[in-house]
Amino acid sequence: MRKHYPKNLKKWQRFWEKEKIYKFNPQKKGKIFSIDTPPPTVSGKMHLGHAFSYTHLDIIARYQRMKGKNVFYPFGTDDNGLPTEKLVEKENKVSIFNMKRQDFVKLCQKTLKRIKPSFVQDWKDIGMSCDFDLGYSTIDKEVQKLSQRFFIELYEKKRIYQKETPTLWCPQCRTAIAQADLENKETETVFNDIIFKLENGKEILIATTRPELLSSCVAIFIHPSDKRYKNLIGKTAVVPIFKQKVKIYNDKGVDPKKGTGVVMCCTFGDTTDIEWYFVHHLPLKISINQDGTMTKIAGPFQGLKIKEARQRIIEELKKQGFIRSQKKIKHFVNVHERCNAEIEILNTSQWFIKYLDFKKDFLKMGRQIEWYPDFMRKRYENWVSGLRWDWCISRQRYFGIPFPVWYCQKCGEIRLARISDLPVDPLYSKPKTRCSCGSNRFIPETDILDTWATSSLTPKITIDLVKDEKTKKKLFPMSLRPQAHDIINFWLFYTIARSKLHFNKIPWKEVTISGFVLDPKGEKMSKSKGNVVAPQEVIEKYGVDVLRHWTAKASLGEDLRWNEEEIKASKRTVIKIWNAFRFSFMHLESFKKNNLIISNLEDEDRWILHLLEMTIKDYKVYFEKYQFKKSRETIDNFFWKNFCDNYLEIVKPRLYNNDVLKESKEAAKYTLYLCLFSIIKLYAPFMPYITEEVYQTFFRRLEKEKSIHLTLLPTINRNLVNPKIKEKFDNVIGIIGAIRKYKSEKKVSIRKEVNKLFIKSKNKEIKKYFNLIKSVMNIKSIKMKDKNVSGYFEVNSSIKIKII
RNA sequence: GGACGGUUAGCUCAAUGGCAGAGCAUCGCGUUUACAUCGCGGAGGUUAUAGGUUCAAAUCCUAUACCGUCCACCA
Repeated sequence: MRKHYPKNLKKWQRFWEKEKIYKFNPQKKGKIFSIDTPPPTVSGKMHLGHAFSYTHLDIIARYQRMKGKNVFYPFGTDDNGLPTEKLVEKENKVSIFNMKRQDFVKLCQKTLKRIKPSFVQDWKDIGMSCDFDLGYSTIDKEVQKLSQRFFIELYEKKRIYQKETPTLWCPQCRTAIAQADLENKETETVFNDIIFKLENGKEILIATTRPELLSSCVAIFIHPSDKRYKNLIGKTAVVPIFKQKVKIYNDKGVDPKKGTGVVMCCTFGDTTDIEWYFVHHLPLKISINQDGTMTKIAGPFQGLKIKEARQRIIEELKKQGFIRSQKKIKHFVNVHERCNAEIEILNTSQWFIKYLDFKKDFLKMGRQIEWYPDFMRKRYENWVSGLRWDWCISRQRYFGIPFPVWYCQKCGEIRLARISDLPVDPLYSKPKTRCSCGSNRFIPETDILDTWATSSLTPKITIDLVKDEKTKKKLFPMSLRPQAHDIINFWLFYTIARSKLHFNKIPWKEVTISGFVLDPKGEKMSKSKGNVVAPQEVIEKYGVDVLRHWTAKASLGEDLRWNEEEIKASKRTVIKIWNAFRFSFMHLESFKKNNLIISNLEDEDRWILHLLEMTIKDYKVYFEKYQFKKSRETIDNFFWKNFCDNYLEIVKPRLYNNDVLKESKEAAKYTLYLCLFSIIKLYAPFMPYITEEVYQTFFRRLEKEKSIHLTLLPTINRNLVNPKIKEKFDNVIGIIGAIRKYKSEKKVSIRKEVNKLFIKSKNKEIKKYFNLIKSVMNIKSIKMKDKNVSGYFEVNSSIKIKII
């Protein structure tokens, strides 16, 4: 038998794939457990955060499978839209703005083809037990078809509209974005007090961080009850440099304490400007282009980038004496989460999904779903309550799912593709019939769909991979949506929103949210900080099972700090498993599985089997609430403390000694087998590789399933639950512990023979275990004592011992 | 400014009103026929602070402080 811990465990991955161990079989009996697996965005490599949250998910999936559920567990990748484009630009060192659309799209496809296989392999390597045959990519033809069909459906339901309106805009990526794509960034900037002159020559001061927007200034606002400026309402002021005349209005939206209490309104600096623009029917003056340069109305500053223009305009203001004072401040600005560029609000024509009127329904649906942990629901509610924009789904980019839309060149009417023609790319195809105006010339829509507009359909995408209609119905709503907390506002919310819009049903019954992996100081891991730990290296150094066992140190919703000492502890557990099984099976070589004869069991067998039953019970109770951290603790504790440290030590004399009755020896072996098989099963969701190795090496000849991962978790055997034995036997464990302590304090070896042991206790039942204690602790004679003798060790309140 | 989570041993975390525990680290001991990647043992606590409820509070209530996350503010 191999002595050393087996190294080549990766072979089991091939075994599972070849034998289709994780294949979803619609015909299989048992309740279906369907999982809306997150499709990772294809990037260079899987990072540790992925390994962490996907392992959590996989632990749950494996538990459900071993409980006998028919697990529907697909695996897809998200590979279109802005994130993919950014990756392709970086990988190939190109810019989308210097390339032809066609060439860029081809490059995207080529790059994906190159990097995707090894990217997906990372997921297989962490032991994901998905049915990889239920695979998809969000750019697949079938998915395009579905996404476009759903677009048309919503359009026909009047849930989609196109509108020219102030839109969140990323000048770096040169596209519209959605509210969810925003992030906050603290930046240092200069607050400028700028002098505006009134027509009567008087001056007012306006504080602004964005003087480059002066040419867009269309009005000035003050608070109606601000006494300082009361007489200014209705007057006209002149904008410095650009000299346009603007009216002074009052509005309660002004905060008199901020800046000078006088605000300029530009189209558009922020969301308040949009509000004022509509409420006060202000003119539109656009000074920023879609590429982040200044427009014609910026006059001499035309063509400059925003920040350059700001600098130059400040200089000019100073020169002309319009700046009273300046101070540096730190404030938060909205940036695009994909590129960190400060966003603008531009008036553009975009496609929107109308859903703000459904806020209450979204909240209601959130309450119909079970959240693990429950408090994550609050984050969702917080986000839904704060929604202010309809969902902008159009992106002015190249690589993604096209809108199935054309416009009539003559009358401008919108023409949608026919469902039967999907998927279409309007750039390369045309409507088959004329427009109602008679024209047959059409202009294609060139925008692409927001990537979330497709990934929010994963429940439908994955269920459609199954062909059998009866099964499909059983799969929806899905059982579980697992994900990390960073995309509650994105993927989770959008999926609920789409489910409301299309099906008016919750998409899943339960949601589990994992946290993040942090560096040892508790900070986020990032390349720029240089504190990134690569999961591939961890796996290389310690093994997958170790990484997986470690990730279960965190509960759902909790962050976990990277700690190599803890990884080493998990490594020890894996090695301990191997050694414990190797040792045990030395004594089980000729073991045959007959019926267990309970009357043959010794008390130590009954004791460990009782503890085993309790372990199985607790393990399952915790898992049912997705508290796999506690399930892990439960099995770890049973395995190390009860089984290895105590039971194996206690049972050794019986296994080695040939004088022992045959029945007793058989009972010991049976107990061993029962414990071992249970232990390996309880560990299997956490450590799929080593448990498979152990199963194939030791159990396969006696068990019928071809993989440990096809076995069922042990069920409670009531005949083995025996609290009375536990009570009695805890005294034995206590006495053994006291003798160990004695030997440790006397600085002698545990094996060293003890001459005499006196036990003082009213409980005479302990006598029954004298022989056991003798053989385990190497003691010559044990006697009960009634008289008080000095120098006793107290084992517990009822037992004292003295060793001579 | 709003919402949420947290603060317990050196570190990471348990303990759902009833004797504050575990793993790691530390220290001491031990060649014990599965495992030195091991075993046994010791030390280590005013449970963030201040009040309150209770026979009893880490746990419930109130307030404060600090840490973290999300959102809002962006003149």
